Amino acid sequence: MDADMLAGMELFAGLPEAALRDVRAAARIRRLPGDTHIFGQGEPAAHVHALVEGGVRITQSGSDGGEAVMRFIGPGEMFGTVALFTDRLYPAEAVTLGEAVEASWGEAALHDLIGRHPRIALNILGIVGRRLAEAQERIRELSTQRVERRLAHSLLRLADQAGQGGANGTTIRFPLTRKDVAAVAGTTLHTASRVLTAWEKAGLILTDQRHVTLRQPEALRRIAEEE
Amino acid sequence: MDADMLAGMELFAGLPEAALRDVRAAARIRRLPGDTHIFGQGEPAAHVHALVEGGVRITQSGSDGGEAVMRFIGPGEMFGTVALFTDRLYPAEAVTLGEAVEASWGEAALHDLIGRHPRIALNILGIVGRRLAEAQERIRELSTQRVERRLAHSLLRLADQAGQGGANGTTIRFPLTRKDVAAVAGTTLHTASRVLTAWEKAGLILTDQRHVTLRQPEALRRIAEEE
DNA sequence: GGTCTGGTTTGCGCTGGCGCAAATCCGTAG
DNA sequence: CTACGGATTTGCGCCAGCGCAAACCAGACC
Repeated sequence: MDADMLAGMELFAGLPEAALRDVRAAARIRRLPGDTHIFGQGEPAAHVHALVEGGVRITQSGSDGGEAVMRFIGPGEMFGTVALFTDRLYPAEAVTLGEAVEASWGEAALHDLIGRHPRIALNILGIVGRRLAEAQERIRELSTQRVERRLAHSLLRLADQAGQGGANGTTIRFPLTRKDVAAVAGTTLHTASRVLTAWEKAGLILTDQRHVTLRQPEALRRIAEEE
Repeated sequence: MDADMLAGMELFAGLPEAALRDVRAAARIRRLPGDTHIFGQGEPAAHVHALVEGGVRITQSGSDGGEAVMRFIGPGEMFGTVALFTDRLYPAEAVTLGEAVEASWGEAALHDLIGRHPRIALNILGIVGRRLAEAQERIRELSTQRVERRLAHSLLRLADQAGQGGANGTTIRFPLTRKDVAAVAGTTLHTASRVLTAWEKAGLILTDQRHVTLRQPEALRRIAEEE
């Protein structure tokens, strides 16, 4: 099962079977309870991580209290990788949302793997590039759009990234508090709560035990795109 | 002169002399007048670019009118690179600020170079990683800080990136309109104008022919950091 | 059952900064 | 010199959404 998982990850896409054996051999797999602190902002980076199951929240906080969610990691995604190629300090904090299964590789092992399979470096470059593009899109949204649109966009992005199709719509696969949603859309807990509750009453979404389901994605898309 | 320049760029850092010869041989160097459109958002990416002299503004615009400046490129920096490793479409638009000298490499040439000198891929990864970290910092700022602080931060970042030390302080090496400053700090032309004018009257900064000089960086830093 | 903790909802007042509009300044072209 | 266009400054009114505060709800623990 992890065997398939690893082979399916973008990080190791296009590698021959022999290489995947190397990868599997070097991996450490761990099952983590909810709210586990995987690494903290500013700590020296010694591993690269990938998520097999569950969800992880990546948060950055400033010297003042300000916190923002940089990203939620879903199954199959890597995280904590960039640090190994820059100043070797994690730029943000990673915490599990609910129970999760994580794979990780030591720095030496990773560089060894890259040395033998340069394709991995290109894969990472593709992933990081896409995340940069996404970050820039968020910057534009934060600069020019108002809260409702940003919230709608955030939900759609999450559904797109970690959505589980179901009878009543798409459910986001990991639990999210209102605070989480607020921090990813760049607003306050209170405003996020107001808007989401309104949407819930209107039947656009549904939240059950921290789990958000988009019942009318088209309506949300309309809000997100609307002039 | 370009010879030294290329060797000094982070993109080609750590390469042996022989490799630099390859790089130089494959480069196309162009002198561009001000306001030249180098590439547009959504266009297929065929080259990777680096700036030898002058400044370039990278702007992203949404389907609505919203525009935000993603970055200013100073001498020695590369740009338009990420596209070649993701969907092969430029995610933003690049325009020269004032006259500039640009070097570029075709896609085939770049991949060829990387094949022969894998170190280049790692260099790119470092650069892109750092930009991602910077983008995330901006996201946090936009989410949690108010306009004054963001403006101060933006100026400091620019000075840090493309500052020219002088008698009266640090001057940013390329011309910036109020609109540019507004778009990089995520506010409107009007608000940016008000704040900058106030700072100018207070002697914190000085603008002459679109060129901004920080006369009291410490004061700005205090504004940027202040509780 | 009672209590405690963490999340959520909701009301209310205040304000940062946006939007509109007008005036001004400056560089360039005629 | 004059006219014109782009950039900048500035005044004014308004409102989205933040901040504070209080109430509410649900699950966990005793």
